[in-house]
Amino acid sequence: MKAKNKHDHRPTAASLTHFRSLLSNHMAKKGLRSTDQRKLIVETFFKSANHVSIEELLADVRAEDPKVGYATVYRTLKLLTECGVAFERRFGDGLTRYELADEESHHDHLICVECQSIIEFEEPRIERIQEEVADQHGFRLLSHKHEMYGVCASCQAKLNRASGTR
Amino acid sequence: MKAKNKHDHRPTAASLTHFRSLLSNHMAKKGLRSTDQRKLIVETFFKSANHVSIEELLADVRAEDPKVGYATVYRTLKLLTECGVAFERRFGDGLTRYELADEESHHDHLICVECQSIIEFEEPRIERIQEEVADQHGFRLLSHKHEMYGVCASCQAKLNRASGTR
DNA sequence: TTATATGCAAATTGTTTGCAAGTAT
DNA sequence: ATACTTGCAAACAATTTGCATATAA
Repeated sequence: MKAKNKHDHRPTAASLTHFRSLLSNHMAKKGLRSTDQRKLIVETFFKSANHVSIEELLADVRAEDPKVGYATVYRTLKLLTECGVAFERRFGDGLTRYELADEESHHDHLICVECQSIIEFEEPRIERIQEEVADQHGFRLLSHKHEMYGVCASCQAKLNRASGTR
Repeated sequence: MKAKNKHDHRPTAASLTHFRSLLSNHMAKKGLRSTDQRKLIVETFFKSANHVSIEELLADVRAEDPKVGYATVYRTLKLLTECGVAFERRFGDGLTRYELADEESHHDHLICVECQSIIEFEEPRIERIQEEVADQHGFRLLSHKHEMYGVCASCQAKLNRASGTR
């Protein structure tokens, strides 16, 4: 049986089916059309690593069809965001990154301020407290963003070594 | 006795003293100079509402000295961020906002996606779990950002009313 | 005196938009 | 046929940078 550990981001076939239908629903409702570029961008996004930037995604798309433009990627990602298939994330660098809105894996991020590496974690206890807080304030909670910034183990070691050299 | 409730952001005299010394330390270490503009910008920032944008801050600064330029405000806020006096925050709109790095009030944000209003909350239980998570991954935790997006009570009411009219 | 700071304007970066030509329905 | 889409380039908005001038040390 195929193992799927919690750091594996490849979406299941079932969730892709779900996302595809979310998208085509939304498109039908709005009278939007299914074009080769859109299909290519969406499928490329589904295959992408987590937290793709527009640039990275465009590069992958152009590997398949070199004449796709920036604007189309922006427009398509905005579309995916609107219909709940993708989430926009803005970390420290000035780039917008996108991830699959996989409801199952409500993970959050631990970001190293030295090497910029991103570790994901899940904490059901925090999720529960969040709901509580939202309730207390009368909010209907839609989504959240929880980022912790720090120095990862290997950068701590590196920094210690560097200061020891002095 | 003066009450200071948890939604009052005016910093105490003591914490301002602390921030001023953080800043002058940093400046001494880097050989930076204390100019009228820097002093004015820093003091204006200390008096500002929480989550000021560069624009708002500049407007207040120019009330005092109309010929201060954008670039100086950007440069000074970057300086404050580097020496740990201010935090940069990026919410949904494309603006960077700044807040005093007040360690005591480790508040987080609940943001209404309809009216953009921001409610702050504190949750010691979440803080504790965060430390735990960071430890598990060998991270030395420096700061965090925890934002919850939803619909506030009054916007929910408004939306219900609107859909009732149909 | 001399290295840092300032204000301005120009440059950069990420993202959005207008439009003529192309294409799905 | 008739909208919707695309790619391009131009437009934008936020932020950064280069440079001549001003100023703190």
